[in-house]
Amino acid sequence: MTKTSQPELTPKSDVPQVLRTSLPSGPATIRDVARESGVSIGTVSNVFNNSTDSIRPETRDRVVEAARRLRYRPNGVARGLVQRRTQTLGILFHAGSAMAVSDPYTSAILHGILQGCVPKGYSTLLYPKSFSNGQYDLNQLADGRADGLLVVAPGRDDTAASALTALGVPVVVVSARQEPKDGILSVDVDNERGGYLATQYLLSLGHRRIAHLSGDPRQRSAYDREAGFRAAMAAEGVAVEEAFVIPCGYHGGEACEPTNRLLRLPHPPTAIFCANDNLAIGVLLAAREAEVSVPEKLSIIGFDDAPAAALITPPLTTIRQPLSEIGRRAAESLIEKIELRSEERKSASEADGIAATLPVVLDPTLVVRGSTAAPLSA
Amino acid sequence: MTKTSQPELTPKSDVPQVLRTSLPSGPATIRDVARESGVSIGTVSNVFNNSTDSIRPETRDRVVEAARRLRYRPNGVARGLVQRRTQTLGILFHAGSAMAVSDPYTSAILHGILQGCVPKGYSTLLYPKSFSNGQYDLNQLADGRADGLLVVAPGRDDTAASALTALGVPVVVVSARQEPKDGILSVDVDNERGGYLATQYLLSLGHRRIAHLSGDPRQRSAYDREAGFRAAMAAEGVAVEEAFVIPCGYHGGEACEPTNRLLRLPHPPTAIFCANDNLAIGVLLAAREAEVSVPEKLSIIGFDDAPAAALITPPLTTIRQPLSEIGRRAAESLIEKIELRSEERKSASEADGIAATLPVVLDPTLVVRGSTAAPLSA
DNA sequence: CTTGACGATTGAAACGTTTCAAAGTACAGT
DNA sequence: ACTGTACTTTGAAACGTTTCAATCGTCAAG
Repeated sequence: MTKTSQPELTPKSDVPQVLRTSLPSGPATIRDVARESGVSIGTVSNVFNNSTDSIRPETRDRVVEAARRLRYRPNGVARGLVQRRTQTLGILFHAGSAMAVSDPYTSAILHGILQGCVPKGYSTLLYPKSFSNGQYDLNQLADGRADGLLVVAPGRDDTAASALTALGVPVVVVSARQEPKDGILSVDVDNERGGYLATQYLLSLGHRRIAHLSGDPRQRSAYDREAGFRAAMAAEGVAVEEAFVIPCGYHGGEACEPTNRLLRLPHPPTAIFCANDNLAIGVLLAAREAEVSVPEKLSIIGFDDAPAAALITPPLTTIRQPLSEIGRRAAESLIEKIELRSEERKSASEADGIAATLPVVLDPTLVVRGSTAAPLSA
Repeated sequence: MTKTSQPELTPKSDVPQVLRTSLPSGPATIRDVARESGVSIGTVSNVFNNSTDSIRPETRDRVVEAARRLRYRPNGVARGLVQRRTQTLGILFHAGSAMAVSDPYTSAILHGILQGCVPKGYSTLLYPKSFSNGQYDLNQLADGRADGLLVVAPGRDDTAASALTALGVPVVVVSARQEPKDGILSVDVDNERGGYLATQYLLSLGHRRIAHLSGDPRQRSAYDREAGFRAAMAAEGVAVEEAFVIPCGYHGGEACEPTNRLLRLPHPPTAIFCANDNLAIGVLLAAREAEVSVPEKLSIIGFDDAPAAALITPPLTTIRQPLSEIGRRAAESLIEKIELRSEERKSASEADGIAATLPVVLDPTLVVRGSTAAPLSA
């Protein structure tokens, strides 16, 4: 480090040029652009990001031009490392053989999530629970490649959301209500109200012998929908025939056997409220098979308003969930949470107490189509 | 830089300890684990990755234990930076209002992609083309956060795949055939053969007045399916009535008006081959509206075998595309390409000539259901 | 006692950015 | 000529890993 008193006409030339022999080794880096345009690395960085910093127009042009020549594109990974932010949301979802992204339910939520992410400039990283064993690797989920996680439709015993939260990763649960005390934000439809609406509608048509095929007992939604069913029955003073309440799941195949059983009963139900559209379609198919006409002899109502519901004959009366709104709201909430937290980090406020968090609960709506009618006997 | 000749008994203590005051600032790093377990950073790294390096069992235990205590999880972003690999595939796909991830077509492909990625330990980054303007930002796509890109169903004028390739990013095109000379690998169904199969089947039923609603002219698949249609007609020596070949698109709504037009013709077609199931369903609905019975007075055949095809009444005869296999094969090919390239990098072989690349073309299959029958007149 | 060899560990140099205090520069005001 | 101010630019320190040449012990062989 000897200071030369002579004016440095070629100030760069005494810097050891060994650093980089400009081999075409991989994409150009910010360093290449800096050298090419004769400015410092920091300036190049400012040109690309810091619209607040003032840069001489001529300098800016020179840098931009050099970047263009070198086909420079900023490396997002490096940026992510220094900023400790990747502008990415992780999505943890079921991907077994039955429930996958190709499932209309999951994909509608995903669509909503995307709608929430894209406008805010966030990308989306998919974490399908392993196809084979349904497992996930917490370390991978929380490895810093996503700024936060959306946990889609976790079962009641699924610990992912709380484990992630404990690790300090922002989390929002999508499509499964959390208790306020858990301190985990969730966005879901009001399942109980949905069950209530469906049942109330059947009652209003005059049905009294109403069956319920309930959903996957591992999901809280199944309980809530059943609770809505029971509440509506009770409100109308109609006793629930326990043999009519059959635990199933959310897959269409699970509806067949119970339907046959119900239809063969001496006093079969005149209507069936199914915990989702898959089941309802299963019932429809089974009824068709058994030559029980729908809706004349049997009314069927589903839940979800899946695309197929409108297409099948007769078109299915159902409870619509605003799935893509659920996804969108969840994504927006998570982004808000992430950005709020990174604000907090700059200031030193350390009050991250696990405050009670109210779940966001969206309204379901009744969609009347052709699979429901007044009972014959009425 | 003065050399001390005294033996350094406490070599660590003269290093400025200002570096890190072990504030609980964020997640533990590899450095914390190293300090906690009294080994060097390199050793910790070896414990977690380098199963080939030899580590004393006792040391390993100590490190693992410290990591557990500190809740250490390796930072994937930092790892990605140094390895220049993220084990992630990017997926570029349409996300307009009509074609979205909730579209059964897109989501089936996505499902296949996931099936290809998960077993190889790859994650998946979603790049929906902007909801508003269908645009994408090349710089973002190629910012190093994905090791390669899957371009789903690009239009014929879509330059993303070639632009990305020019940038040195491994690319595989999914569901749109590329010419061998472009040097871009693609995986798609044999659309021409599909069109041929559909038409041949209608011909075999005795139909002669066959219409074709063709797909989105921006997609090559639309041309190929139409070519198959024409080839089958020609093979049977049946002249194509040009008024029966109507350019539409891939959305169901586009089928309604053309169908009505066709049905009002003095000599209407007895069968319609639709470029996809959306159109076929549109035709079905329009025919139902016009009280033209299917399949008695009009046979309809679709393309895709979307989930709704089997559900609608009458169930749709269609050409099945192995969508999830397409996705899976594409993902596997891309991963292979990526890993092959990073092998090459270690050795110095620089022979990355743009060799002609044969597209992978999968077989479609005819699925006969209820929407087709022999024509009445026959 | 010396040498080699081998297994285990270390230390420092990347990886490509952002960030920010500090230094430069130019120019108007005195 | 001197000072203050506003605008630009710089330089170096992170960010949290992996990688790999070099070092350190230890022990068997000579």
